[in-house]
Amino acid sequence: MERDVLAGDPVEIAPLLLGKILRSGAVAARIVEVEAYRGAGDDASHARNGPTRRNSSMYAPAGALYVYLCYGVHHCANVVCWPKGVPGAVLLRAGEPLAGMAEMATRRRRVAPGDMTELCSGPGKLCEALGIDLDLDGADLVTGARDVELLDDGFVPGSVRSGPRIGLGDRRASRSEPWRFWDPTSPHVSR
DNA sequence: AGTTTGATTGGCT
DNA sequence: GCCAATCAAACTC
Repeated sequence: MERDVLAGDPVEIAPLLLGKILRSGAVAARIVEVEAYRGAGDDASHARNGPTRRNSSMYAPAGALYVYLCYGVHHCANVVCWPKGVPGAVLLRAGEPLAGMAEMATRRRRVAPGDMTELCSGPGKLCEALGIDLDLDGADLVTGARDVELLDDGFVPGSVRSGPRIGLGDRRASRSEPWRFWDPTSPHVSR
């Protein structure tokens, strides 16, 4: 993917990422569900209070990968947006397995063999299946220099739906903003 | 310095 | 439906 396509408002970029391919090593998935986090003005964003050790890669140029540890247990992957210095990102919530399914199943060892919809149907699952962890935080998805990249094969989802983001605390003022986007025809969307 | 919360998942009641 | 796992940040003394 080209960098300038990603260097804008995460709310506008997020639906454009549906149908794109995230590849890590020999494993790849087509993105079917995302959420936009706008940065400083978004009270649900990790960058709402400025830079911290965890969120520093959100301040990298568009196209960087932002990986963080969620609940101290799972990893979540984001595509950084906006130009360098302006925080904002799109959370990759779910994908359809395209390549390396055997490797995915090995990493997602609790999943029954042949159960394709359990491999990548959630942000933590997607990272586990693709082998994405904190080592890849800050990797450039445009150049793919660290063997993770975003690819565009021209596929466009037949339909896109939007709604409130998932898992936000009750006190977040932005909890009802419709910044989650998904392909309603995909069986790989998170529940 | 100690406590609570959170962009989740899987297992158990 | 409820709960534990487990760590960084934000809160509250």
